[in-house]
Amino acid sequence: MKLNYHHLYYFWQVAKLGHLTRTAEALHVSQSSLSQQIRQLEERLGQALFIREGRQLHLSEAGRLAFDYAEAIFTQGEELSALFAEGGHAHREVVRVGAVATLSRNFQEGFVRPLLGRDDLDLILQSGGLDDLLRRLSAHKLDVVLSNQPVRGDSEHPWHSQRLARQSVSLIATPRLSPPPIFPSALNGHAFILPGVENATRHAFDQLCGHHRLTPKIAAEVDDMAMMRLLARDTQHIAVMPPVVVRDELNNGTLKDYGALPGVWEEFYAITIQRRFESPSLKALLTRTGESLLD
Amino acid sequence: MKLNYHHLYYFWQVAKLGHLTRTAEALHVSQSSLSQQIRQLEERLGQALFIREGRQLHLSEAGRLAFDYAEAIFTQGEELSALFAEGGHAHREVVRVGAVATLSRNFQEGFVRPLLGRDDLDLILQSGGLDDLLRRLSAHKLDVVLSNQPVRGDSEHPWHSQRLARQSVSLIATPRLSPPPIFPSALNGHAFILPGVENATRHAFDQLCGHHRLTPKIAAEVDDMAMMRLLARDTQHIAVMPPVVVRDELNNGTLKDYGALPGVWEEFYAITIQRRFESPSLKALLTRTGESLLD
DNA sequence: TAAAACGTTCGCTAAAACAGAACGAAAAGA
DNA sequence: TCTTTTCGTTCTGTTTTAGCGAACGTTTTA
Repeated sequence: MKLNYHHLYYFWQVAKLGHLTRTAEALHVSQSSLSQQIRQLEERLGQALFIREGRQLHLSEAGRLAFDYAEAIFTQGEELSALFAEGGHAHREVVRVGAVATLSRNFQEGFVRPLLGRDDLDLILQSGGLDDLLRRLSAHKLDVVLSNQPVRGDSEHPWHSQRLARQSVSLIATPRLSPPPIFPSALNGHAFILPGVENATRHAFDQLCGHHRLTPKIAAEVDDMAMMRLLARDTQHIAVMPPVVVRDELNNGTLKDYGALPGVWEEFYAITIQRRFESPSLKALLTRTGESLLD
Repeated sequence: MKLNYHHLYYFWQVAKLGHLTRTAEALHVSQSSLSQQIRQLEERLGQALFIREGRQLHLSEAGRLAFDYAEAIFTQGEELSALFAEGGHAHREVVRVGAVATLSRNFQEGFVRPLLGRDDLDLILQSGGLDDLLRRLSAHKLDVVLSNQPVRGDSEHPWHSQRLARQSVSLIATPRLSPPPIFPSALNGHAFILPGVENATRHAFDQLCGHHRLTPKIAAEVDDMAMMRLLARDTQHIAVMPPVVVRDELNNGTLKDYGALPGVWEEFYAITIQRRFESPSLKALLTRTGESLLD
């Protein structure tokens, strides 16, 4: 039982205008042709899409359902047509990267760096929440999503998570702290700036604390790494974060790295949907892993 | 220049499998037919979708673009087919309501109340952020979105906002407060629980304060009305909220209404997209306004 | 009550989708 | 290296589908 998109298109048009005759005029076909093909669609679907009342057409409940789908289907089709119509020119290669908004900017930049110099392709970089980005990935509005946590795919959402890199997470604070906070003793008595509970790094940190029976005071929970950087710089609290984020401050002495936490990592994942024809540029991006992405 | 969805379908299938012959077998058509129709599609679009290298097919950049759209289009088409295939039975009426998560539960319930008793239709009620809900509305996954602020539509997103109701906003706190906080004098010296800055009510409140040159202390900013109710009950601060939210507490004396704020309203909007055939049940919902929605 | 408007049905024609054979080029196998 | 197989393209004739116009039956309008 295959759907006839030609019939569905006519149905859509008639449902939009509400009149068979006017639609026939608009489409430059006879109304008999429209009538017949809509009837064929109804026969194939096994249900009436229109309720005929006298000489007017009303959408049935099934028709309303079909119309919603048709609308979604054909608006996208017209979008596609428009893309090809406007630019008669050849299409440039496009790589569309979604990045979870809280992800390290350094990492994002490191990931797309090989594409920055190239003027034979367009790079689109979008930020957002993970859910939102995954939805766009499924709708083929994105080619890859960068996240700090892996995502389990299923048959309906065939996502594939690949770990690109991971980096240590340190205790970072002003250099004037004395005595210097050394793990694990430092974790009692100081107040900390931590990633939010949603964050996988935070989870690892909490586990570490649990293991050593430590209950650190929490000064702030921050999702955004750029925000955390500012707080680390402008308060006296100890931030738990990857050193890379505050590389500049570490270099110029504004902040000090008091050492990495064992077993706590900030991880970076690329989430894609498997497809037969991958963009060659994207494929090249995904085969790189490790240090080159982080510096 | 109209898109031929039949051709696009064949292209999509071939692009998915990567081989013309195998696709022809799978679809039970000759490969010559496939080949011809894909070529016709390419001619109409004005660009090659496949790059022929020897005897294999690779997607061109334009092909990749077209494939993304085709995937979105035909997965929805198959969804539609499946809906009609599984339930050969007649489709029940469905009303799908999206409500901004922070909206008063009372109002949400008041809105859908006429549908609750009816067993001839299915009611789907989804919560979420406004952006997310609007996206679903545009994709015809929702029939109406309830929001506390209107949305301006444009040609691309033909949203239509209709105000359903509005209610006064009061100062609400524990009854043991003395002296009782009377507007406007009360606004200095007390700490307040306020709606978040995104909220239109908060905006009106801030304007009111600005007009009287008042700068109230803020104890908490809360987006969720249910949350605000809890805070009002469990703290000594004054909450700025519609009395309806805490009706039970007002009745049993746990909280007291210290009077409405002039010109500050909590408003409720229904956002729809204009369509020719509206669900009769939905239409009935939208013609009701005012008090009946709020009690 | 007549006329116009509108959707449906029927028989025919035009256009498309389709199949099969012939062809050529590229892999694969000997 | 020389065959054989595989695979996509092109051409021609056939089948299926879309499309048209006329006749018909309602319903609404005048």
